[in-house]
Amino acid sequence: MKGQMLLEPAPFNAVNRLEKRESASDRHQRIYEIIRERISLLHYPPHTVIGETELASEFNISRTPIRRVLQRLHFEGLVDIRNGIGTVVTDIDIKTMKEVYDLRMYLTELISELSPRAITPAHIQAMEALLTRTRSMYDERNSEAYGRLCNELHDVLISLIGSVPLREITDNLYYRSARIWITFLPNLIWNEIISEQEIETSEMISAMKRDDIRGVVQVRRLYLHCTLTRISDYLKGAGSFSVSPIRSIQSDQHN
Amino acid sequence: MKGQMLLEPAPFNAVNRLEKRESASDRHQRIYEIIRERISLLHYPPHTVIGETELASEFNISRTPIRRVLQRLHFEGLVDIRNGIGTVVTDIDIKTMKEVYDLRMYLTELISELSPRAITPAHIQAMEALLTRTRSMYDERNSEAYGRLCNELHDVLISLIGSVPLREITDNLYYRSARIWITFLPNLIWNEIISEQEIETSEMISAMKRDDIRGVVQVRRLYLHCTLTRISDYLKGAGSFSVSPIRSIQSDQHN
DNA sequence: TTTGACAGAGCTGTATACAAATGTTATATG
DNA sequence: CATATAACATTTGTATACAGCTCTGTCAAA
Repeated sequence: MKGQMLLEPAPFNAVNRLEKRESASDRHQRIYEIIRERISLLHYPPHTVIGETELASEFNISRTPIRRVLQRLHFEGLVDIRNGIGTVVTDIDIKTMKEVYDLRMYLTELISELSPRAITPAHIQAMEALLTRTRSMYDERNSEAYGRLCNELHDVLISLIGSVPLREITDNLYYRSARIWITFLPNLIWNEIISEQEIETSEMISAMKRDDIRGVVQVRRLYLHCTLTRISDYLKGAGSFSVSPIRSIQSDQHN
Repeated sequence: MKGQMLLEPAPFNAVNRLEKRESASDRHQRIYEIIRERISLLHYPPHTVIGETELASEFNISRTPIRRVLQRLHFEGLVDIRNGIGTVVTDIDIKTMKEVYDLRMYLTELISELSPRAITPAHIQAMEALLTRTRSMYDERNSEAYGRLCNELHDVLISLIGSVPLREITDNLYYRSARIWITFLPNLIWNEIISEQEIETSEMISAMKRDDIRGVVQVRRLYLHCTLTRISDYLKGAGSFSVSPIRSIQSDQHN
């Protein structure tokens, strides 16, 4: 059910005494990925005030290591830290969004030119699992499940990037813009979204099976282009200024 | 209220109260740029242990804001923070260096395609000043002055980049690799370096004067290609594994 | 002489008290 | 009533004491 054969973070319980004590660096990385995922899945939608004390009590640590995580997210453009106010999740203006998408399109093509990694059966297997999950998502709108799907598809793609700096940049730009796409989903037709996702995934699998990484990234580039066009068209039609059309999201906080 | 300005003595102290109090964000940016410049100019060569307490006493602040700066430099790959050891300036292996240079070459070409800024007379003027300084540097080896020259040339170039994320990435990749180039200078012929620098700068000015930003970035790309080739050839000839030959120069110390 | 343990120095990591900044609310005043 | 002002609550920023980690030098034992 899980395609975690490519990654092994195992982020689960905060208090884990079964193994050796978690190093400071590992704990930082774990909490960083947790909060980044919450932002990308709109569990913390734009303009949300996160709050250092709140997170510190949740993870049973002091503010100091939490601040380190939030400052990293700030350097990467995902949150804005304001003295006296709090740490707020950033929104994104239209101009910056287009810049990020244009850049992502060019960098995606670079993947096939800058020492790509070999496509392994594990990659294809992970993609086929994602395809199956995609096909089960018709007719029932579930933005969070779709967001997880996109994140895991992204994980497979960046595992094909051999160049370390290109991989880091691609990862950063993805999380800088991914949540904006999820924000737009309520304004679009659900089955169309899933249909395009299914086509993209299946075409990627076809390219992978003939060991054509250039084809893989071309599919990805086309998908990015369609996404950008879709968002631009909606904004032009609605004449909206803010990029986040939904302000109130059901914040069902479990635990 | 304004009378205090006249009572202030010479600003030899790091704390300067002549204007409004510097905000936390501005001070962070100021110290960040200072330390980044020291790393790029080899004032802190690779493997140098910087030390938080040392910097804290230098800037008359506590370790906390210093740690924020060092962690940012760590996220950007310029230093490595090791518990129990200290904060050490990173070296770079051959593979990563080639990856960074390849990426820089591609991204440089992107500048002319992704909404470049208009070339103004101020740009040309700044470049001509750099050209004059370059011509005055023949026959006298001065790596630090040359490093400053490269940094300021880089400043002019990124000011031509309209896309904000592309500008940030280009800036980061420059500082990730620039100090490595400076490290190699002692092994090369000085006047050849300055000559190439003069040619690059003058050709950029020519392209700027005919408002040809595509020509500007092509010159830059060619320069990067030559630099990478030069470093690769040296490493192949010397058969050296480490990228920092400066260490072996004065390695005849016996303790 | 060699080897192992161990204590010490020095560094970063963490927790915490307090300072500074900001938005809100109550209150005095025209 | 409207408005300016001051007090307050909440948040991030800073300083600092202490804990944990790593290397190194010393000394004793094989």
